[in-house]
Amino acid sequence: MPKTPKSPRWRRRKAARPGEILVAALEVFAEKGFSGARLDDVAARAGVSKGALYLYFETKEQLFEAVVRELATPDLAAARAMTAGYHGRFAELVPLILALLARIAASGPLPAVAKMVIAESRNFPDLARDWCEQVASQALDLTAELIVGAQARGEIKPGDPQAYALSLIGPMLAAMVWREAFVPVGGQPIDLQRLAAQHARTVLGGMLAVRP
Amino acid sequence: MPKTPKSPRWRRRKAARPGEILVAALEVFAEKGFSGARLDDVAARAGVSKGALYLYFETKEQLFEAVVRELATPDLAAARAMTAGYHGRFAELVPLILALLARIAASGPLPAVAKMVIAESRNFPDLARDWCEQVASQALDLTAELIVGAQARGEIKPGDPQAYALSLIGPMLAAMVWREAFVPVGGQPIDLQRLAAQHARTVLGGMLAVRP
Amino acid sequence: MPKTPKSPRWRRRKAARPGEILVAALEVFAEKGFSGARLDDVAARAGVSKGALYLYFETKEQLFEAVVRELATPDLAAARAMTAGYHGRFAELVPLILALLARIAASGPLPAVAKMVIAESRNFPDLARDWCEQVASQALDLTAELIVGAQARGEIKPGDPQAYALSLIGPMLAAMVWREAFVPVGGQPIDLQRLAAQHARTVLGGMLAVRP
Amino acid sequence: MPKTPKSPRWRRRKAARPGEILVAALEVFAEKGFSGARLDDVAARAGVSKGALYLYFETKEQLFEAVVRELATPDLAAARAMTAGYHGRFAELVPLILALLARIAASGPLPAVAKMVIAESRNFPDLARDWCEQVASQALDLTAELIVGAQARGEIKPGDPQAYALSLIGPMLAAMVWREAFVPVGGQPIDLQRLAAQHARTVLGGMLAVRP
DNA sequence: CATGAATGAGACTTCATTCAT
DNA sequence: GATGAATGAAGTCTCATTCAT
Repeated sequence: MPKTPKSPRWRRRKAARPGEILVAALEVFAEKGFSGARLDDVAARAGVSKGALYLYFETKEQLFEAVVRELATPDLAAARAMTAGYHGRFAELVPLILALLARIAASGPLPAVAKMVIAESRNFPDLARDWCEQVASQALDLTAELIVGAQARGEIKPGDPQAYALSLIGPMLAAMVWREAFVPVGGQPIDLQRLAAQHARTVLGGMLAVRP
Repeated sequence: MPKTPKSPRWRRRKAARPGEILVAALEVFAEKGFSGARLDDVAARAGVSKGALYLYFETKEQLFEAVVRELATPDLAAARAMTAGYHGRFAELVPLILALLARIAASGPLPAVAKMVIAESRNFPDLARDWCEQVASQALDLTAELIVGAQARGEIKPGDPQAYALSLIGPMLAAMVWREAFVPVGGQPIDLQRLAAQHARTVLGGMLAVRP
Repeated sequence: MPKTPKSPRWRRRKAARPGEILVAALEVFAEKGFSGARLDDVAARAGVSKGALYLYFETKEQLFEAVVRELATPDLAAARAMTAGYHGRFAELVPLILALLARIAASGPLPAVAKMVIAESRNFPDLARDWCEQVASQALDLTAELIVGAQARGEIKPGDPQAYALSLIGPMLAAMVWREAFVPVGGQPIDLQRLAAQHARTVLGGMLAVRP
Repeated sequence: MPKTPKSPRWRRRKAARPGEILVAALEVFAEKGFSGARLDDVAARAGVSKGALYLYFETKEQLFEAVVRELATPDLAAARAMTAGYHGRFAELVPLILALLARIAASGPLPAVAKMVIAESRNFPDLARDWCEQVASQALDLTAELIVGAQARGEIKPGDPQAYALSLIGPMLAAMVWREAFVPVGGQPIDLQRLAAQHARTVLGGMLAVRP
């Protein structure tokens, strides 16, 4: 009896493997933390054998670092793209930014990655530093730059741009954490889009130099 | 078969021990996470033997839960005391609240505990639920109640009190996380008191019904 | 306020302590085996502190040995007393002996001690040897001597006295084990006295030289 | 972090491993008892690493139970086979049965398993119950049934079949225990075949309805 | 004498990593 | 490449033993 040739969908997608492993690893790391995660679980969720993990990643640590480094950057690029080409008024940009943050918080892997980075910042200081510099600080600086520009144009009041930036995005971050940590255990869900809209009005009311 | 004892091995300090162990455990858990923490380290930092931990806590899990449950509540009581007896105007209370948050964020164990609870929320759902209900939700509700009262007195604009509460304290929480996770690895320090002051002005500017 | 003098029943019965400990230890060792027994349990059941055990016994091993050596010998003395002064016919003695065995099996500590000695014979070879020589072999030899005497008087058939002795008491021992190990977990109880009576008839039927 | 491996660490023998482990475990458990046995020893005697035990058995308890459940049943099957197809006279069957018991006692793992079950009956009540029902009670009932049949044919005297069964096999069991526990520490060896032969004569003499 | 908090060696168990197949 | 049986270091937890009180 001749072997039935495998159907096309079974063709080994070698190139796809590392990505599938990363996704599986993100889920497990996000759920259990770095030390609590078992590579058995990662392998099972990725649909590969335990040994196969070592074909793509040298150690558990490197797998963790790869998860963090490769699964969170796209989001930031979107934000940068949005603001880079923007030349309208700050008051009109802010709601867009907060709505984007709300979408990111609600959908992408970034909240889970952020949680992991924060939780393991003492165990992976290099990773935390990189993430801080390449994600967190960039996001903050991006916002601060917008504020500096708006201040230069007289749109918003004087004040520390970094602090303004935190006033802007802090509530969204807090809501993101709430969603990540507490909603799964019964915490009251937060409507991120409504929060984004109201917070945009609130914070703009305090920042704008002139009553609109 | 213990070896030849060389010095007085212990002084009886039964009453003091559990607290010392909890403090040591907080440090280790906050640094390593639950799974990454080694009871050896906890014991060493508490100045007791490994076995002694088990005189006071039945398992590592229970020790972790005790750390969370016993080392974070006092802070909330202070906040409640501040607001309970307050009858002045909302605009004057907000800077006080944010300054209190800044102090809590800078000194007490609460930021570390919060980080742990969030990081382990999937591994300790009961703990996360309790902490959410007894600390996080209470803090949010306390703020929301103040806002409802102020709205009733016409001091601040209509709007969802929960969302207003997040607008108020979200930036402080974000800064708390920043301080906990990123400053130790080289992130730019944030002056919490300055942030509190500026954010109070900013957010009040957007919330108050009448320009002061 | 003067101390109320303790009532007489609280007077320390120093002399009684070791015995109480032995009884408690027998219960715990019989239930859990040597390694499985915890000295905490022994102390609790004896109503003394853990440290007090070490005032009377140097180690767990020695406590175990003391339990075996001190709680099983009296029974044998009774058997010896019964047979030593006996000058009647063997056929009349056998039912008495078996009934005595049945009583011992049903009441005294001997079955529990025997179980322990057998179970730990590899861990306590000296103890097993002593018990074998001073209890088991003596009981067997005592019986064998009676048989030799009876054979000399022509009461019973020729044959190996040791084997006859086992034919006599083996079923009682088996029933003793059954009672000790299986009845507590739902095994069908055995009426030892009935067994003793029937077995006496059976075995005498096969041993007696002349039909009675 | 395993060190530099020096030689082929294993040959794939998945199918054979569990059996080898069970045999090794029987030896160690029989020698030390359940609590006293160290899995290190089991692993060493089986020629595997400690961790490998957990590929086949989840806990020490389950390993112990597997030892008991898998290493003693074959013997009973042999006894049943012998008696099932037998249609001769009871007097001729008894010596065969006792000789079989003697062989089992002298060779197979049953005496060791029995000792373990009895010793740990309080710690493993479920195991003791199962073994009692599936081995001990079956053996006793098997014998009792033969006796009932023989009584129906008038071959042996009236009397409780259970008690007769104990009269038959009790001495062999006692000798089995003796052999297991006391011979290794210097107890006088018992010739099981001689005992079986003489006991067969003795007990038949007391049971048979008619003098042969 | 008596207590019981404390110790620490050692047990069971887990799991990252390796490597014959 | 891919697998998964095997390893063994390391962790949690236990408990016989000690000794300040």
